[in-house]
Amino acid sequence: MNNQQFDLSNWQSHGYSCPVEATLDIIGGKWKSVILYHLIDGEIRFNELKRLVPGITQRMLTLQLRELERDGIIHREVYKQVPPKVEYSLTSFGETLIPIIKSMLHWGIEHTEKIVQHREQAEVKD
Amino acid sequence: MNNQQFDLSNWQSHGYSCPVEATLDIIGGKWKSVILYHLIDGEIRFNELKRLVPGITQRMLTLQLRELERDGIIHREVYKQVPPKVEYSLTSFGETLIPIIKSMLHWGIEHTEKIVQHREQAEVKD
DNA sequence: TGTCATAGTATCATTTTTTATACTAAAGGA
DNA sequence: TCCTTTAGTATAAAAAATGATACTATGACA
Repeated sequence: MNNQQFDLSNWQSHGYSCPVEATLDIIGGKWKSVILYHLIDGEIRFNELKRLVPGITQRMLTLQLRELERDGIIHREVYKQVPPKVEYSLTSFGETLIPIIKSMLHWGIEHTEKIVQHREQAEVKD
Repeated sequence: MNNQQFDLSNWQSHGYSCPVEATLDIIGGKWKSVILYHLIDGEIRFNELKRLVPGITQRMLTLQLRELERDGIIHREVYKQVPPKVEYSLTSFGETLIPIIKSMLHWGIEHTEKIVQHREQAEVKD
């Protein structure tokens, strides 16, 4: 097998051991990819996102959104209203991540069933 | 924007809120994607992998490999030799993850430079 | 005047992840 | 006999991520 269809000749480490590690620095962690997945469809309000990602706390959602914003992945639009309205959306830079998210989405659709069954098998052996 | 080119009609949650979350359950975390990236090229011995993933400790490498093996993603081949020789490789199921890893690789190659610069900018503002 | 909704923040506790360090077996070679 | 190598394991500690809970501002509305 050969991986050299990828041109790593220009790759400068920047403190990362490989490009995958660098990518993970942006979308790694428990929540970011899921958040980005929901943003593919367009802008979403804070509470709407909270509802779409069950299990996340308000605090974690805020923290992750702040980091994504800091890295230029998402845009935060504040409407001067009461009660407040804040909409999050992908920036055009953030949109470059869509192929990754979609490949994760596809894999999940295709293989989750198998994984779940596999783990149930493993449980029996305990 | 419309995301319905993805057929989620057959998606059963299995305790996951979306397919992306399920995928993350398999390849999430700091090390797994990087390990899988190196395994794309073919089987690798334990110590070789340790060298390819600088920063990982022996313990973490073992833990991550055990989980990937448990989930059917990699195969562990033990050679009866002294000193020991153990080779890790992707299973055919593990190979279904290659598109995800490659998209992460590509993104890293293309955009790491920009991210690093962006963060340096942010530092100045402190 | 009291209540509601939104999008948060603050504080502290807990859990999970990760690290550091030392230790092991077993065969071959000096 | 001692040293080397590989692929680990064991134990404890530290660090990072995550969670629970309470709190806030503001204007509209009853």
